[in-house]
Amino acid sequence: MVKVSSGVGPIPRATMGDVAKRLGISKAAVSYALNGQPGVSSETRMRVLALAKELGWYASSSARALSGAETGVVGLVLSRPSDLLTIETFFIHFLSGVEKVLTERGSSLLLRVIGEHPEAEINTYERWWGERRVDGVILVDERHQDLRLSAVERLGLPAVLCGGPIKGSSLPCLWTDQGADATKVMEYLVSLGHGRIAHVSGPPRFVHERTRRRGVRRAAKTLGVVVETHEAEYTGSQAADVTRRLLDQPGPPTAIVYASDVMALAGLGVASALGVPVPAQLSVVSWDDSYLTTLVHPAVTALWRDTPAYGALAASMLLDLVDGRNRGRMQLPASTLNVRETTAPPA
Amino acid sequence: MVKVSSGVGPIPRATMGDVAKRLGISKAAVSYALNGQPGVSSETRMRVLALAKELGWYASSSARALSGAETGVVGLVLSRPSDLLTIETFFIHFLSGVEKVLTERGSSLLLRVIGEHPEAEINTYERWWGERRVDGVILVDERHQDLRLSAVERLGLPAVLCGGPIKGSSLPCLWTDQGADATKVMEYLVSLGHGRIAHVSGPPRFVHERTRRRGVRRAAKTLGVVVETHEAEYTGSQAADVTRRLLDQPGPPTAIVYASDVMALAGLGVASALGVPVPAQLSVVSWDDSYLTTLVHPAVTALWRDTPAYGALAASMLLDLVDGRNRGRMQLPASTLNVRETTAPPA
DNA sequence: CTATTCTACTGAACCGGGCAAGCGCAGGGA
DNA sequence: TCCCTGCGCTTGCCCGGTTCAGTAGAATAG
Repeated sequence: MVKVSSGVGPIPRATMGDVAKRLGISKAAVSYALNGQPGVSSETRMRVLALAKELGWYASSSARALSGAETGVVGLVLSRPSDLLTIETFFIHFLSGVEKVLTERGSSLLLRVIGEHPEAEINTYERWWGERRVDGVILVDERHQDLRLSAVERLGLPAVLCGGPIKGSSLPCLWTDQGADATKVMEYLVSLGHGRIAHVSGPPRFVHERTRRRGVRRAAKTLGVVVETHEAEYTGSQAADVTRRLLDQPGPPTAIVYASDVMALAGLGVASALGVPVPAQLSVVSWDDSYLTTLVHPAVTALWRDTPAYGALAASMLLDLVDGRNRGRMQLPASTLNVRETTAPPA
Repeated sequence: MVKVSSGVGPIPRATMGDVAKRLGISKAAVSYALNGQPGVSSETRMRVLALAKELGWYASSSARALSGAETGVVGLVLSRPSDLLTIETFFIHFLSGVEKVLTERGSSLLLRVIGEHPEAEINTYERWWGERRVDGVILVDERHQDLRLSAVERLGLPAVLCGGPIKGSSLPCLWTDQGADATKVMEYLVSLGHGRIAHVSGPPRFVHERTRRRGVRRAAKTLGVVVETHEAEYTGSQAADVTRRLLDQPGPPTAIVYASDVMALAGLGVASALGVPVPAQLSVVSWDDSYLTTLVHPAVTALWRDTPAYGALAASMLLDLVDGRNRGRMQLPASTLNVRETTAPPA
């Protein structure tokens, strides 16, 4: 045990044995007293609790975990290139929701940020589970043909998938109805009078992007309008490139739906640079909402969902699973369309 | 031990005892072999390593930690209201740097996100240390009269402070030279010809905001110009309010320096809404740089520092401290001023 | 040919809790 | 008086590693 070499000596950390010795009773009695179990008189219990408090005793998490209990730690791997990661306000909102529930229920979060290497992520789960470091994990960013699902099932590692629903698996999962969201956006734009609409989506390796794309196509068909989907990474520069191409072509779209707030902002920047007035000549919608959309002028119309609640639900489903209660598949409430200043009838 | 109730049974996790039994040797021999210690023949070592790999053996972190070793976990508490947290791209950049070093050196990060309650943060450290959950912690956001410093010293909890330098303490710390940065910004603005400059700072409970303010005042005096500092929380709306007040007054400033990128963006939004052209009539500088500053049009002139490197250094200093090497006080390289489109000579 | 050293191992204690089994003693019923 | 029950506590083993103190046998030295 290495100690910080500060002037004041560190407090020696008390053990149950110390408490027992000081009171002249056995370790077991102390254990029963501290855990609220029967087997000790209430007088002894009081004395134990008082002394434990005085000594600043905490149960060693390692010792607890070693004797079969849970670790009280939940793992989360963020597997995106770090420059993309910074772009997503989604995660930090999500994390704050996760944290809230974990804190309430006495757990903590082991976080790992890695580049986008699916094997590295699966390796992390293997290690964490092998080392008994976590009780379970939250899987975010469902991918097309996601290898992580079979990996956690093979390991027997309790996990909750943010995505789905998945067939033929008892893994609990929770998801947003992207199809309903797509319909909501498309109906709104069509009601304004738009007929040439572009959809700048994120990369199709993410399942939710595929689902959105399908939803958009289906809604367009139903509504009798034309929609083109263009794929881009979740970066401002890629979104800007796509936007430039869209606006430079003859017969440009009158409305563009972007997969994220950052992409929408980049699109706005391009429109402004090209002298295309928003919303007079171009309407812009963002599929994700955040403080960014109201920070800029004009403020961006966006689909909003309660991301902290999403994280909170994921965490609570995982803790329940660890406790032996599989809550199965849960669908989140549909998003709300926050209409702001970037949408209007076409010129 | 609760198991996920999936169709396939979970892999039983092998222990050193299993390996020993299967090879007909003692646990101790297995331990020596796996840890690269002398005391076993290379032939036995090979057989142990091969079997361990085959069985998918990992050392139980709890058992390791229990027998005196470190836990391999570093703690970090983010203590800001969650709505402010989302605003700061700083943290996620910082975290990615921290993670990089921790991963390289085989540690992981225990993250806790709490509201701004200093006692809650200190409680967390007490618990973590008492429960032997972490080897050390990284303290971010140095506050005025920071109670956390004495708390970690009292506990003997290894810690690194992002801030300082602090007198009369051997706590390792690392900081940016805010004074030099202030001078850099002010000299640049004055060289453009600005004489009425406003500084919209963050809340003074953060030491770095006080240092910046002092630096700005000092530079202004040296350069013979007038600077007013206005305090605001790190939110877009507060920055917007201050900006409106500044621009509405008679003889408004010709340049505004904002404490963060988000605040600068909010300021830009207000200027745009009020019809004040940037940079023709107002120059804008952000004290923090991020992808946001280049996303908008016009792109924002900003002070840039390598935040991931900051996090990486903090993590490596902490791991060194845990290993018994106190690297003392370290100053980070000065920031670079990225001149973009929001600064020009005053009208 | 013995004395010493070294190699390659084994056995057991230990870390700090959890928990099953056992044990002495008091009180109650027959 | 004896038996039974149950309270309140103790003993002791378990979890899965680490580590120290041996020890048998082979190699080397004198």
